[in-house]
Amino acid sequence: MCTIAEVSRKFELSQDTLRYYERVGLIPRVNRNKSGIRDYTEEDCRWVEFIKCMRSAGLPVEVLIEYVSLFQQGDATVLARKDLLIEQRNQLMLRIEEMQKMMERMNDKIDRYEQTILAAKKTLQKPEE
Amino acid sequence: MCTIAEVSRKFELSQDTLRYYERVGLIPRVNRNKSGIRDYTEEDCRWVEFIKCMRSAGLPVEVLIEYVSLFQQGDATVLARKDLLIEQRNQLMLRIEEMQKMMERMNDKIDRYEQTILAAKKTLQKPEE
DNA sequence: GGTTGACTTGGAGTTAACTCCAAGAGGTAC
DNA sequence: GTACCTCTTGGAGTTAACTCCAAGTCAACC
Repeated sequence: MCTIAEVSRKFELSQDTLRYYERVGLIPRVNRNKSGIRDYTEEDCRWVEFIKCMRSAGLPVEVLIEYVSLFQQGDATVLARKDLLIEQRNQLMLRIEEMQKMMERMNDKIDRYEQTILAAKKTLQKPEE
Repeated sequence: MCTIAEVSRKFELSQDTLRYYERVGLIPRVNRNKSGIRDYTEEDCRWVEFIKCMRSAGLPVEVLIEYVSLFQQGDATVLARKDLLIEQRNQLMLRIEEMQKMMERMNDKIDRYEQTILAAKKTLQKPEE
């Protein structure tokens, strides 16, 4: 289907990162052609996309390795996978809430800076006051 | 005002982390008493709280060092500080959006797992079907 | 048939952000 | 006055997550 160079371009992950992900088990092993070169299938690409997304949302590599490993063990692990996702979803939720609080705080600070700057400008315009 | 042990307990940051933050300039230098021991003022504590919050929202240490350094240079840097905050606020916003998308995706996945599990249970209950 | 370029591997190196350690000093408790 | 505890410093070590490197293979073009 496609080479590491193509997958790398498509998902904006370095070839090294892709090889690393495969090495540590973050994505299932990719098949090689007769001369030993990686040949990513559609499914491989879906994994790459999924993992990239999960990683950029901040899920630890270790947890994702666990997820992939469960996945490869088949249907018996459906419950465990669901629980893992729920746990991570909850943590994600907490982090989002924390970040939103921080956003508000930064917005307040920015507003206050804005007013300080405005006040300073006025003083400049009407120095007699 | 208070010792490193107290600040450490209050903000749940290790003493090592507090010393590290001070060492690299993440918080302004804390005064020492006559025997060389850190004596955190109220303002020091506010800095610690602020930095802890910023860090847990994911702002890089490097950026925060820059902010503290600007702060210490006085009023002339108000504009630069505001710009720095705006830039970081925007990045934070992007990260939050990305994480929210990921949350939805995880919720979908969890729902699908739930249905799989439900279906499996039904099959168990009525094996004749 | 030799050179080029993209790929392979295992392993070493890097970066950010802590975290730990050794050696030593000050204050208090017996 | 000595044992103990908490603190100090500078510097080394750790962890996660890549990122880079050297040595080698293979197909393709000239």
